[in-house]
Amino acid sequence: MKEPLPQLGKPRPERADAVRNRALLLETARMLVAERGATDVTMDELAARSGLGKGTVFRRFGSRAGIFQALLDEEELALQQAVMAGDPPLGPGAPGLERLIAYGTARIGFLFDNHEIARATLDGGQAVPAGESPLSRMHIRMLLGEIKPAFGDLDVLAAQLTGALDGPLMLQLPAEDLSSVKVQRHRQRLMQGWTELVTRLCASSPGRPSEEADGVHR
Amino acid sequence: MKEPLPQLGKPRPERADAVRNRALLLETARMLVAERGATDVTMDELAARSGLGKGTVFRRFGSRAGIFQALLDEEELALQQAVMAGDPPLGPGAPGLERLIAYGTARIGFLFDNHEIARATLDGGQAVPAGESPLSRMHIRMLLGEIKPAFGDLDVLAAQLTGALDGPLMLQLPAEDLSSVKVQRHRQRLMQGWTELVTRLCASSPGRPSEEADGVHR
DNA sequence: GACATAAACGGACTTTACCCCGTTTTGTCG
DNA sequence: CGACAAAACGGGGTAAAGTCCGTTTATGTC
Repeated sequence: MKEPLPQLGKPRPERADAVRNRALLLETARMLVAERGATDVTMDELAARSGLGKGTVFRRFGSRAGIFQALLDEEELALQQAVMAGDPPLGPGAPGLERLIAYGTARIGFLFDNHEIARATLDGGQAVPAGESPLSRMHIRMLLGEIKPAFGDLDVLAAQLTGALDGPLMLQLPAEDLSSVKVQRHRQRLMQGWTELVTRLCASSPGRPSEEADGVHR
Repeated sequence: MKEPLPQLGKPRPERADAVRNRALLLETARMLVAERGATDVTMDELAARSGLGKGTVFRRFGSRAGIFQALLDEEELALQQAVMAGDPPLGPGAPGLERLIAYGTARIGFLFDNHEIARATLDGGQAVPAGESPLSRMHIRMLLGEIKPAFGDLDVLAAQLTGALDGPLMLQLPAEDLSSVKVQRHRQRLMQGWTELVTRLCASSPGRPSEEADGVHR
């Protein structure tokens, strides 16, 4: 049997050696990143260390940024699965707002943990910017649809919240030592900020639970 | 007299020819961007068309991305001045929230108008990401300090709002034709979304003005 | 199992960002 | 004005990204 029809979704099943080499390249890339840092990984080196030709590297990933994109996608897989089929509050089952908080927190952690690679996906001359999983925006959009906050344009809100998550990490945080205490505290602050942000946005009624400290003035 | 003290703020006054060449290079760069698009501008070409050496180009701007950064900074100058010394609501004088709305709207417009250049400032191997004027975040931070929304960490909120402004343009919008009707509508939607976003965040009390349309269901 | 075909491979080749350093220009001071 | 130091300049050199095309290999068919 088999289906010899090149369905639109799967133009072709990708050859076995291609699959093997892609995996090999990603593994080698990860090793090189670990030992020299993402910015110092060269394509020649990657090809050589993998025992493959340079042409292969570029056919598989298109560009230098493409490799880091693939690396990041691979890392993101676990998060995606936890979101789609894991336990609440990240996975299905919890109320929308809780899931949104959990997702943002997880995404911030993810971008911190993979900061070097994430930054390396940025490339000025890219049609689709990369470094930006549309998945993130789509998931946020989906949760917003469930939460139904009083907001005119949920697509735009999703885009902006995605930017609120990714911007501080992708555009603002310099590539410094991520293990420093100061930066680790920043991570916590971002997570807390996200929680407050979406909580405030999604509360249909006022109900500010506590914290009435700030003066009435003005 | 004169002050032979190399003050910390102004290490050195930059030589006259350097100033002239910087201006010439930026002018040429703008011309090249206009005629081939930012991604197809090469440094050799820029140097040649300016009648200068390649070394000069790199000493002045440090890197390819640096040129686009400088180009963008130049464009941003007018906006900065309008913010710091122009008429309300963008300039001083209007209430904080109004200024915040005006600033976001202006920033979105700016990033749309200069999308190609802004995108070209992104470079994965940059210590400080560029493409991100700290000015933007600082201004937002300042306005938040004035508005005093009930929020734990205004520095973080400023970072996230900056991301909400820049992310959709810098990370999500593909480099397509910006004159298309669809994209122009997107511009409007982002501006409207920003207005709603910050209004909602900064409203100390609920006061949802209208739009109670959406069903109670869940 | 041999054949046909499309896909994948390799590595030399081309292009381009970026560096280096000997030479030239600018600005200052006597 | 002449000399000196500091900065800027030029353009050939280096290395890394990305392309091309002749060769090899996987896969489905008879």
